[in-house]
Amino acid sequence: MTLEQRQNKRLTMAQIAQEVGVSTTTVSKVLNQLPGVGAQTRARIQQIIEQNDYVQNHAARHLRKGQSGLIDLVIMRLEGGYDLGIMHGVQDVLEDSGHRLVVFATNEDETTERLWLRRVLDQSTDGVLLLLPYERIGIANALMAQHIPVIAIGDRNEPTTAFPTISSTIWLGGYTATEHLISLGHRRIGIITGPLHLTTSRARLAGYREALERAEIPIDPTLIREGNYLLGDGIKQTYDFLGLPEPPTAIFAGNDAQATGAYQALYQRNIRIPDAMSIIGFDDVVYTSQMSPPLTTIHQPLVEMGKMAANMLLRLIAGQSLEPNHVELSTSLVVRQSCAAPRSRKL
Amino acid sequence: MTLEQRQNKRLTMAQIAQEVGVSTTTVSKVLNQLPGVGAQTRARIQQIIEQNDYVQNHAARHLRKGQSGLIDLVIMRLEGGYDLGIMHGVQDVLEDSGHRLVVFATNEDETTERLWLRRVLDQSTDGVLLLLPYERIGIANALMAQHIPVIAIGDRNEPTTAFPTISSTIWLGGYTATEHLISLGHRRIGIITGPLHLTTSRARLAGYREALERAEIPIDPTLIREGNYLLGDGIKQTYDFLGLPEPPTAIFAGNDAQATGAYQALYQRNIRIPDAMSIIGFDDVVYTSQMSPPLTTIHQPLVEMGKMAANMLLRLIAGQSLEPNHVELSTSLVVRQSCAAPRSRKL
DNA sequence: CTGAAAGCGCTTACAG
DNA sequence: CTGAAAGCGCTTACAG
Repeated sequence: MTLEQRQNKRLTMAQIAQEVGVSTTTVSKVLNQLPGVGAQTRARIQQIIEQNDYVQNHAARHLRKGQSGLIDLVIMRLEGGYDLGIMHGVQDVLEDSGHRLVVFATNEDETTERLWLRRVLDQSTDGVLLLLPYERIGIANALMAQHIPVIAIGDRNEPTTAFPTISSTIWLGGYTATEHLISLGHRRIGIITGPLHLTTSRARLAGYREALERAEIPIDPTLIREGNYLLGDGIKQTYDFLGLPEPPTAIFAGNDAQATGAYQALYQRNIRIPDAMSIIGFDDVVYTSQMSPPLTTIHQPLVEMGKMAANMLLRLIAGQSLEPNHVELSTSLVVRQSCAAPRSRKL
Repeated sequence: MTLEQRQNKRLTMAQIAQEVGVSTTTVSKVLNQLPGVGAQTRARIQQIIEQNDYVQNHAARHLRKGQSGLIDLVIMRLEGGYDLGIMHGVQDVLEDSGHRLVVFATNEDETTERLWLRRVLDQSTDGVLLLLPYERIGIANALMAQHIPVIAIGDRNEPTTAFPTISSTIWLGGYTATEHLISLGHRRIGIITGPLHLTTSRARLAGYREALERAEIPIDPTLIREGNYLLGDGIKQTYDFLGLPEPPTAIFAGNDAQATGAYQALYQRNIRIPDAMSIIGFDDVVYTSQMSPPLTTIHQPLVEMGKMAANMLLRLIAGQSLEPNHVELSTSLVVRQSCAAPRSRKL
């Protein structure tokens, strides 16, 4: 029976070895580009391998080597904004490292989350990237108890957390956004926050408050509204602002999705941006530069954060030490065309 | 040395067995809920397992069983529209089946694609879902040559293709969209197609043509523009339409991202939707109902497609036969508020 | 330069 | 009900 006749099964290294007339040791060396094989032998083996489309068995290889070649990314929900930027960064470095990326969305369901946890513990991963709000990050402990390398992305944790984190200067971003509007002459600035049980939302709000206080602008609670970081709440809260006796002249939208919602509400009411209303976003998601008008926003280095997180994880996996353990990348203001001086101030 | 002292390493089944004083056979039976273990023994083993947070070694288990527990999803580019709907569907069924989802984006780079192919062949997957345009689907053959189950999503292939496909009635969707605009009284209807080297783009265009022909409306080549399915081209081509001596009164945007672009261009020019211009999209991506005005579009059952694809793949993996091999789900018109009769027609 | 052999951590007939 | 043993397909000291 020739090899061709067994096409219904994947070949094993032993079969290749037999076909060539060498040992599996030698075949293995060729496969792994190890020295210690004669040029002729190597060539012959290589030829047979290609002829038969032989590929190694991953499970066996990794049983021996004790790694899976897999990195898990856990995320709340795939949305196509913030998350996508991070994922692109991660994919980028994993492409080189040879790891494959397993993606799992918890959908904010704790049962699903526990299910995943069991599966990962039991199916083994080389390491995991946690793209979860600080509040859900307890699973990091479960992971660490099993000695699985883990890195959290997004939230700044207390310096005492045992696992490394990647975050960006959210508070400063909130401050800068608000400060920018103030510098344009706005005094009534609305903010649509994210869910206030998230520290990242509260950080933005705190930055907003600080900027107003420094400018000695009194804080008006009616100008502070909570959103869910989705487009729909951007629309809704903007309508609410417009219904106020004295509406704001500018809105800090909390994130870009909510800014997009604000755009749509204003469009519906025929209120021009930035002439009649200034809008500033947060995140600097891919499409912001293509909005019309292009959105002024706070840039979070999402791709960089993804890359850095992946690189740190890889280092952890390789058994190298990490320092510093908590990295915070900087946010920055990207001025485009959605903010201007308030109308009353214009000459 | 107690088990606790070895915390730096993951426990093996043998260690558990020794601790309890039974054989690994018995431990394995307990772990896999197999019969043939006394209630007391079972309880004792269970207890020790939990006490030590023991988890099985995935690689070893799957080396024995010959499966990886992994499903690969290959995609051109993570964008957050079409792709996300499919992924949600896939995730949904994999959650139950116990498989994990590996995501890989080729980024339209053939080198990257080949790299992935090598990696998958060599790292083994239980099956792969191809979310690629028909043109790139050649890798399905490479996969099948290695007896890896594969399902293609999106494009309808020739009935002769050896691998199963899931698609939706694109042509009909294009026809329906155009027909809807015609029925509202439009005669100058612009279309922004996707890249015309993709069969799915051409199918929409063909549907568009057919609808016009049936209505005996001459086809004006200046009203047919090629886009790249991204927001930016929606903006650009809409501007081009507006620059025409006789602009269209309605635009079939090819997909929802391009429709969003059209919205933005029209906003910039202060042209109201649907009063001064009707827009119809394609896909019915999550956010379309929240656009303002809510977008009339052609619904593709993305989540369903993802679910069905995953289910078919699972059946293939289980060695069951599949019939029919080519499934085509239906698209449908979702009327919202972005289309109206053309102005000149209004009373 | 080459190979025999042990072993990674499981599962599964098979025997008792 | 319980266990000894073979074997999944690799890699890696070690010996020749």
